[in-house]
Amino acid sequence: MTTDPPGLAEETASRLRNDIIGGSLPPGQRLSETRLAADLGVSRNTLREVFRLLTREGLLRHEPNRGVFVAVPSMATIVDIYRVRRLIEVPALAHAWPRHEAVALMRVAVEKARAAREAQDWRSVGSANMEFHAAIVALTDSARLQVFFAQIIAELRLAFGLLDSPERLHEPYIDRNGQILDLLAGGDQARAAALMAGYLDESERVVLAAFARLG
Amino acid sequence: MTTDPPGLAEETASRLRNDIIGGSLPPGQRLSETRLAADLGVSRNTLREVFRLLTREGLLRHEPNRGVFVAVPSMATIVDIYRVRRLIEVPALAHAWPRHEAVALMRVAVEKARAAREAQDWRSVGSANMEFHAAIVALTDSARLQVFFAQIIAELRLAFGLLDSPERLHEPYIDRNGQILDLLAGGDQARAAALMAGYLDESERVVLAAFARLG
DNA sequence: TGATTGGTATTGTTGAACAATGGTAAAGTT
DNA sequence: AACTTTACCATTGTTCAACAATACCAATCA
Repeated sequence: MTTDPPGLAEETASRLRNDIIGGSLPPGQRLSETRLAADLGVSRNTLREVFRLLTREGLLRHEPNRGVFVAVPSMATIVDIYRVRRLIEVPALAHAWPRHEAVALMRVAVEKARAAREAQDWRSVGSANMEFHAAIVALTDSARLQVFFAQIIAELRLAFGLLDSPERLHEPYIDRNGQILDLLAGGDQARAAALMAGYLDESERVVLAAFARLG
Repeated sequence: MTTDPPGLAEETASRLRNDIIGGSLPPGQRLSETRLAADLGVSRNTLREVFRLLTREGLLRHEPNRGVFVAVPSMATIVDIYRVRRLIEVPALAHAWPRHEAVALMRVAVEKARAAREAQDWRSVGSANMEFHAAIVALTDSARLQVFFAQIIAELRLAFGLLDSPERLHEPYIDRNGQILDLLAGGDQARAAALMAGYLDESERVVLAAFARLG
């Protein structure tokens, strides 16, 4: 089962997604169909298909007859995202099988994050942290949940892009991820889940505070 | 916050979605771009945007260079869907505020289901039951979760379309929905959640058994 | 100053075109 | 007869050009 040929639309969507999450296209930015199509080297029709994709993922906002804009996360967005994360991630850990193959993915993510910390590469630390949480959702063995969660993660990273001081945002959680991993691998799912719940509460507080400081 | 003018693509997507869920387009059916575009009275380009929409929702399957087909639910699909439902609906009830406005929606859904039972209209009973579960998810106050769950529901209804004997599929749950509603409204979230968990387990068993009988 | 009007750029949608791909049936081969 | 090859044909993937409808903006007028 080799991966299908991506198709120009999907490929372009990936490219644009990275531009958005990477911050090269700031939230609120208007995306002109003709100009962006030219820049990306695709036709307007194809770009419109891409727009539908990313709009549904929550990365773009579409205003009829006015155009598409890079979504601007609000505090309501943050609150909603963390609500979803709590609802999904905590039970995922609580009911996890400690020898599930996704545990290996969690371990890889933790190690990536620690290596990136050595290099003071906070953006990569953020990526690795997100990978860790995606691995937690993989514990559920639900394809649909994993796809949904990937979207949530993309939206959250978009929000993080608005904030500065990425160190304060990511560094404190690297070792906590390690603790959660150790607890789960050791068979103590309950405590792993509890730790995650506290983790999410604190992270939400920090992010909301940073948002409030932006006005 | 009034609803945006739907746009031809969204409108067409709705129409096609109903055709799929309503069974007029059977699972596995191939959808020719040119012919369907003519039937629906839209251009091929617009129809392709619709296809992207519904593919992402899980109602269509896209095979590169071969076309799009109405998705054929498998037992794996059913298992995954019920996994998601358990993970979302049970905690939604467990943590619900008994005077949440969505409780009224739950009540409306139960009454609709009972009225449809009077009329022996089992398709409508199914719709009302799904409305009930959507209302439960609304208890979470999470916009993202509600959108996600709507997709899950659509996929499940597609699967139900494959099965006959809609009475056995829906009738037993009408009054249980009523009990869950009463428990929640009475402030006993824990027992409401427990009842829902059993409900989902049994429903999954019934659906899987019906599927197995199809081969 | 504030409202009206008109021009202009952009989106929404269509239709046509062509290359690339996949399926099919006819032709040829063993 | 059964199998492979080939040639054809319908369909998808993608682009381009066109036009109506809409929204933005600036100039005009009360």
